[in-house]
Amino acid sequence: MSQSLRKPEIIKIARREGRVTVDGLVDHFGVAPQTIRRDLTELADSGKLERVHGGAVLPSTTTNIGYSERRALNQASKVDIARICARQIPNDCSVFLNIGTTTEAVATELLHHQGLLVVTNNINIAVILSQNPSVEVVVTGGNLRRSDGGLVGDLATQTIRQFQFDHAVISCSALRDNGDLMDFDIQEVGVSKTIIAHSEEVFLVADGSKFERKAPARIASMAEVDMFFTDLPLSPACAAFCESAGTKVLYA
Amino acid sequence: MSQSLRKPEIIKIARREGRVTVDGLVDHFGVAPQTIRRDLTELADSGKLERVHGGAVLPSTTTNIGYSERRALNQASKVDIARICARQIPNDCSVFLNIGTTTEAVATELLHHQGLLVVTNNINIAVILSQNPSVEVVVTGGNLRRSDGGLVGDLATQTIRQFQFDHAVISCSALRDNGDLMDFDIQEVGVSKTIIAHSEEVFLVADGSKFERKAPARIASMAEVDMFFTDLPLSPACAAFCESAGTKVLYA
DNA sequence: CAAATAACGCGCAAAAACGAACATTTTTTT
DNA sequence: AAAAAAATGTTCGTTTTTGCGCGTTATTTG
Repeated sequence: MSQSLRKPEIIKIARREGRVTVDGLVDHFGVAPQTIRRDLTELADSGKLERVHGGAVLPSTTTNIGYSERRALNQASKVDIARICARQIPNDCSVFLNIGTTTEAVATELLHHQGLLVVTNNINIAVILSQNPSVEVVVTGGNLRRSDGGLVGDLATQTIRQFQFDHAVISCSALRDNGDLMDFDIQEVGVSKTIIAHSEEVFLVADGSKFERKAPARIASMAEVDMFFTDLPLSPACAAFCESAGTKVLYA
Repeated sequence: MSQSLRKPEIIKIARREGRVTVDGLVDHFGVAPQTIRRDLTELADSGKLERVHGGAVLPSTTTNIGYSERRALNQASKVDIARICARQIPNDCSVFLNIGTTTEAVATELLHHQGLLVVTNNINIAVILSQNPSVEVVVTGGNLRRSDGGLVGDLATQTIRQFQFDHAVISCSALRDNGDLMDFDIQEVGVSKTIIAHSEEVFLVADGSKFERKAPARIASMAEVDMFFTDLPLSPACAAFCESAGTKVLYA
C-alpha cells in the first residue's frame, strides 16, 4: 500500500482511538518505522495530527480560528526563523506582534518568556499567549479579518499609537530587491507603518518564499528594520542594501 | 507507549473517575511508578491536574476548568434565554455583545442572522461569529483576561465610545431586589456603563442563579435596561421595580 | 508525639525513538 | 524502453524517554 493510501487510514484510526503509535502502525501496514514516521511528520505538518514521541494524537481542541493557520504554523522553516527571533527578545519588556503566520510562530516561541507585555492585532496570537500566565496580553481593537484572524482598520492604528514598544515583530507579503517591504492589503500597511513608528527596535520575520512574491502596497524600507530574520540567502542587491542601511540579517 | 501518548489518557481517566492514583496508572500502563510520577508532575505543571500524595485530582480552582464548568452550568437555560433574546435582534443592525457565558450563547444564536455589525469585547464571541460570513465582527481593544477571554480596561472603554449601537446585550454577576445590576470586577463595570450609554436599546440576559448571588460593584439600575431576558420568575420586589421603570421582562 | 511506612524527587545510565543521509525499489513520464 | 521522480528501506549519530538507586519528605499508625 502506498503513502497516499496509508494517510487517510492513519487519520481514521486516530479519530477512532484518539491516538496512534509508530509501532502499532508498523504492524498494521507492514512497513518500516521510518516510513510511518515520515507519514506522521507530514500529517502533522499539514495539521491533521499532532506529533508526539512514539506516535501522534489528535490535535488539541483549543480552538483557533482557522485550520489552515495551524498548517502554516508547523512549517519547519517558520519555526526556525521564529526561534532565532525569539532569542533576541529579552524577558521583562514590551513587544508588538503583528499579523502573520511567522509571527504566530514567534508567539509560540515566547511561551516560556517571563514578564512580557505583548500587544497584538492577531487574535490567534492572543489565544496562543494566553497560555503563558507570566505574559500580559493586550489586544488592539479592529475589524476581524476571517482569513487570518487579524484585526485591521483605524481602530487598530489608534490603539497602537497609544504605546511605545521596546520591540516589534512584523512580517510582510513580499520583499523587493531594492529593500522595500510590500503587502497585499492596504489597510494593513497603515497598521505596519504605525507599528514601526512606535517601536524602539523593529524585527522583520520572513521566509525565503517572500523573495519571489509580488505585492502592490509598500509598507516601508528595510532601512527602517533593525534585524531581519530569514532562512534563505538574500539576493546580492538586497544584501548590499541591508549592509549599507545597517540592517542586521540573521539566518535560521 | 510513550509519555506524551499516556498523558491524554491519564486526563481522560481523571475526568471520568475524578482522581487517579500512581499505583492504578502503573497497573494500567505497565510502567514504573517513577514514570507515572513524572507524567503527573508535568500535567500538574501545565495545570491540567492537581498533584496530591499518591496520585492526582482534577483541579478545583483553575481558571480554565472553572470557566468551562461555568459555561456548562445551566447550559440549557442559557441557550433558551439566548434564543428569545436573539429573536428580538433584527437583521441589518449594529449590536454590542459583552463578556459573559450567556452572551456567548446569544452569539451562537446569531450565527444565522444577516447583515449584522457585531462589536464585542469577548474574544470567544469573535471566534464564534467569525463562522458567520454575513456578520462584520469588530473587536474592542483591551487587556486579555485569561479567566474568560474578556477584553477589559481603558482601551475597551475608549473603543466603545466611538460607536453608537442599535442594541447592546449585557449580563451581570448578580442582581439585587432593588433592581441594581452588580458585577465582581470593577474594571468591567466601567465597560458596561459605557456600553449602556452608547446603545439605543439595552438587553440584559441573566439566568435565575444570579438572583441569589452577591457582587460588590454596581453597574447600573434595571431602569436603564429596556428588556430583561431570564428563565425564572423575579422576586415580587424586583418585578414591581421593573414594572414601574418600564423594563419589559421576557421569560424563556 | 514519634516511629514506621509510603510516596516523592533527583541524578544517572540504559533503552527507545528520532531524524538525516544514502541506497534501493516502485511508479510515472517521455 | 529509458530516464526521471517518488516512495521506501537501511544505517547511524543524536535526542528523548524510561527505570533504578538513594536520600528526603509527607502521611499514617501505635
